[in-house]
Amino acid sequence: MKRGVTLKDIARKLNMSVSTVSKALSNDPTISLPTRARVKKLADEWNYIPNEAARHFKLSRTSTIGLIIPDLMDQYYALAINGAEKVAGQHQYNVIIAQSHEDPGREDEIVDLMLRNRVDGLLVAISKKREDMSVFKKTAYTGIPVIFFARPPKEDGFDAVISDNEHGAFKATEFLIKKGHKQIGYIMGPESMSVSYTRLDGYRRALDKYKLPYNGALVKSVDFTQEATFAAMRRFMKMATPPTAFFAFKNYIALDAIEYLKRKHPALLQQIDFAGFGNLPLLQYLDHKPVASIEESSYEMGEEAARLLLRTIHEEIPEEGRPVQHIQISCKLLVHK
Amino acid sequence: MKRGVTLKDIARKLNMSVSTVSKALSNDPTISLPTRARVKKLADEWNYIPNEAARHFKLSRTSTIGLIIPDLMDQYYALAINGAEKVAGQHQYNVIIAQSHEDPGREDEIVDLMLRNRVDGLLVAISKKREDMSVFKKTAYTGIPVIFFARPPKEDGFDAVISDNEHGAFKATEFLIKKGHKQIGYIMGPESMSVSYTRLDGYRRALDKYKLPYNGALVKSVDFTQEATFAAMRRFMKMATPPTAFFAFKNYIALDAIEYLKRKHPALLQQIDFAGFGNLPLLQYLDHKPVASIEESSYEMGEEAARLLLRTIHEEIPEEGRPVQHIQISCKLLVHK
DNA sequence: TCGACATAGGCAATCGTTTAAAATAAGTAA
DNA sequence: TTACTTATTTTAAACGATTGCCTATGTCGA
Repeated sequence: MKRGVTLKDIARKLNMSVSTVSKALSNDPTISLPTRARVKKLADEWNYIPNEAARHFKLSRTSTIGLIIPDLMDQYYALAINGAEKVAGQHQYNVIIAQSHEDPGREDEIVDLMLRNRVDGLLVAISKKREDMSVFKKTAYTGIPVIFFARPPKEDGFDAVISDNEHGAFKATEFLIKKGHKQIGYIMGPESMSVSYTRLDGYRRALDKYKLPYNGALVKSVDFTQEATFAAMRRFMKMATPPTAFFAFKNYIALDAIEYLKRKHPALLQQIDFAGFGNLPLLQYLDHKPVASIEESSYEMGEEAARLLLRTIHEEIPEEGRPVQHIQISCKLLVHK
Repeated sequence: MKRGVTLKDIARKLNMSVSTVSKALSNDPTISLPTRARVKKLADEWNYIPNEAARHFKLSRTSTIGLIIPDLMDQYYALAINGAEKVAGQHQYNVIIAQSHEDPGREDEIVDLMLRNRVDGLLVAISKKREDMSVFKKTAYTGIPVIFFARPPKEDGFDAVISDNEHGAFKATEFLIKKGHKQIGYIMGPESMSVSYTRLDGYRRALDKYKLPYNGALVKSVDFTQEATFAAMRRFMKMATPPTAFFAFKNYIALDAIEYLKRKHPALLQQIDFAGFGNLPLLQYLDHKPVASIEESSYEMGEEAARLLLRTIHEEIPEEGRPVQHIQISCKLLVHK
């Protein structure tokens, strides 16, 4: 492989010093215009490509932020990435992306990799199963700021940008109540995710507000498999007075629940309402779908998270005492069709 | 920000030279075991994080490959990334990802950025509108191998890994023919994409094989907007004998076409068959969908592309004369429900 | 006792770029 | 002519890690 052209090569050819060439290329005003022009011309002809590794090394700054998400296949995160990239780009920062695939071990490795690469900061949507936050504490200790987004850590004391899940759940539940439902089930997410409980709070607050009793039997936690949702629905529908509406932790769960009804109680399909959370691709092509869902603006969340991170990076370090940052992104209720 | 711990810090503390520390950490057998242990212990205690920028610089090798795709929101590419990452990981390579958002200008910038960062190779699904391949020629000239995937460049002479689009289209069309259809429309993709024509070839070959006449009026090109598909369908359905089945360039187009029928010709919905291309999320929740689609294994494509790239990177440069590599990933016909 | 040899570790150059400080050249005013 | 500016360019050190080669010390056999 041919070695690339370096500043030295250009300097030698033009009979000038390396520093002159370096300065000329970065448009340093102390270099005369004709010289700058000569240098740029040759650099162009010779197809000079600056060696970023060398620059990063010398400057001990990479202008790069690391972004860690569970899974790229989830468009929710893909959209958040776009938001973060936009903001980062506006500040001449690059973004490097890695997926944990929900594996905390892999996540640790990624953090390590990113620290070795000297990212200036980290944006993280942590994996579902993470319990031990020590990696991130260590990271913060090294002076690399970390902003969590989408998935807040269970422990607090960390900066985070998340949807206003409580209020979103409130709005979804309220919508169902206003539609006349009195018996509303909550198909809750995994107990290992704190968001499951945050949404439970919103659900309860809505019931409270409209003087409906809270009934623990109307809340069933599922993981994200279809089987789990089917099982939960089976138990729901066996109740003496089954719910007439469901608030689902996310739209995919709502779809599975609807699927269950399609198969087992097709007659009820038209009467039972669902409200879900999150995005729902192909919405317009679905014939049976939740009547409403809570849209999380993940693009905006990505933007906001990147903004907070960049602010933190450039902030004067207040030598401890900087308050923990929490930003909530409000959710929109979207009524379908 | 605290400066990170360096080899020098460790060396000073332990009263040894930097090189000893370096060698100890990389398990060099010329360093005695007790010394290695002492070094590792302190490195661990002090939370030493190697500076990759410095290593890359020194080694003039980054063990990183760049991956450029149009859009992360497209799960087709997200899956290809997973495949590529898997293979790269097996060879201790990292992958950096960037999106062109179908903008050739942005794509140029990304290539430049990646070259500056001295990636060892490039994996590219080029943007729809790219005409000028000079950036990639220049890249190849610098000795950085480029493998195209998913979207082959129109020009040839470039290494590429793509689905066997011709055969996929053949299989889809054949499926419709075997179902008894004699009048089959092809809702073709944008004329700017060479794949549109490759699939046309497969469509024609199937017609030929079953002695059906080819009729240019049964082929209409659309971009990916719903309006375009609606317009095409309108023209199709106005024909004296409209098609009784359609082969769609991709499933999303098929869904739009179905949507058109739902709205304008609901009576025909059951009689007209569709076959599409590519992935189709939420398949099981759709009540009206293509009867069959051609599954492209984008995961496998990502794997294969990464494999070819790594092979090319490590290959002895045969000083011109290396034949252009073309790998086709076969497609599966998937009958729905 | 001496040389040969193995073992463990140190020396020093190097990668490409940036940048503060010094050097040089070219005016300019006294 | 001299000293002082100002404009332009060079010098040289630094960033952190790697690695081929050299050195010091010890061991062993003859």
